[in-house]
Amino acid sequence: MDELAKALPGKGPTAVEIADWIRSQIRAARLVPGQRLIEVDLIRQTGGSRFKVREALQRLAAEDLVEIEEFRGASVRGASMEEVRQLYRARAALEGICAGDFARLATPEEKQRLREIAEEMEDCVEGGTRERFGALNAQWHTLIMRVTGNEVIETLVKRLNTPVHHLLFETFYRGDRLREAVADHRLILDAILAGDAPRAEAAMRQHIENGHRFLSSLDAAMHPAG
Amino acid sequence: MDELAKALPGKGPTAVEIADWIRSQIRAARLVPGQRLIEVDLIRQTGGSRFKVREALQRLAAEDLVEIEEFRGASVRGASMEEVRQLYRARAALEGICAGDFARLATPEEKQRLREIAEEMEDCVEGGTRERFGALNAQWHTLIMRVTGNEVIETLVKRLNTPVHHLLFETFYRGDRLREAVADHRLILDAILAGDAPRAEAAMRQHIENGHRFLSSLDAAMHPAG
DNA sequence: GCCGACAAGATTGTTGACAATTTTGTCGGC
DNA sequence: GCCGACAAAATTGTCAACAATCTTGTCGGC
Repeated sequence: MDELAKALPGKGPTAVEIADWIRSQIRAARLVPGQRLIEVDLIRQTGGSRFKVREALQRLAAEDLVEIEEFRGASVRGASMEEVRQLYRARAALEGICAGDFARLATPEEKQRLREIAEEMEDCVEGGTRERFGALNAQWHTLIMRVTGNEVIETLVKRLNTPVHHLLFETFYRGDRLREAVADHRLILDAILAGDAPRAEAAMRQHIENGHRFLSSLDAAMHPAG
Repeated sequence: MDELAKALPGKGPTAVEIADWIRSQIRAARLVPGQRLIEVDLIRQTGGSRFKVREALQRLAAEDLVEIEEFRGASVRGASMEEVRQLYRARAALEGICAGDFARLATPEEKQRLREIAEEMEDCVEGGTRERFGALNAQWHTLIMRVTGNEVIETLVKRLNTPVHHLLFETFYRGDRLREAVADHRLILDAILAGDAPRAEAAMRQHIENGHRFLSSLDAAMHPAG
């Protein structure tokens, strides 16, 4: 069904491909924090050899996405709310500086493209699906990071996002939060179109802080006494 | 000599320990970019089994510190000047935000500690060794990142620094650059003591940009024709 | 002397089997 | 019914041997 059925004739999937597959499963919340990753199951699901599966798990452990305990194997590592706070703070710093660079350096065509995506997202608030909104949102943030050609930051942000990605689709993209995000985007876009780098940076940071605050409030609602 | 002679009785070093050892060798420039990491040599030097050595290499590959090619094994990955630029840009964003947080949130005692380290560094410019200066510099930057308890950022910055760490000791901590760094630190400290978060952040970014500029000029001098 | 083909050696990739440990299931005592 | 001890199963850790590939050295032709 959802196996990584590599149609490649002779060879099975490589360790990197297996790691990507596991990562995607985590992002899609088909693997949840705390869940143990049994090697045999992964071998069946991916078609890789045990050796490659173990290599893949080592890579994911280096990313702090899974935890490996002696004789207990790998399990999906969940981020505490404190860690989520730190993740978002780092994202605010990184994406903030990119937003400033974008305002300073982007061509008119790139700015126009950013506006187009933003407008499509606005339409999406009422009529569209959450999946569509999420995809557009990812495009929007990625475009801003790409303009200065900084793949390092892009990679870091993607990695920072992985542990909370499933939360976004489960709880994030709904109701008022969508409208709030769209409003944030408009503020950022205005600053960018005006070529005002500091304001663009501040608005981006605020946007990401808002996202974190929303997530925190949801968590507080779910664990009221704890 | 410099082997990882684990005195632990029965067990050899774990994969994480081997990875740490290799990382330290890279930081100390005993392993240089492009150099191939032969498994047998690593086994001899670390005392680990081949299996664990391979696990360690996978972890380092996940960190983008080494490159693994099919049937050619692992080799130390060197960062291009373009990548170094991106690394420093990311550092500027992350450490900048920490400097601002420090100015806002640090206790008087922590600020005092920061001043003490800065003063010791100033003494070190004339009389001290480069090693001492480097150690103090690391303490100084770490202290600023630690105050908000953001281990995520601290880990990221450390990782970003690894590929250029050896350059610092070979070329960086000498002559005018030391004086320049000390002057930068003073500007940052002044802003922090004044509780001026935006100025502290801007000064920190400038400090890191200066470091990058110096590194670039050295590189340009070494590769004049390009 | 230079160049390509070939062989020998070195190095990495893969597999399977076995050991160590944890987890699960069962049974008897209370 | 609950709890501990014990055994069986499941799972992971480790190792050694072999296969696949790359690298190096050598030889012959020109």
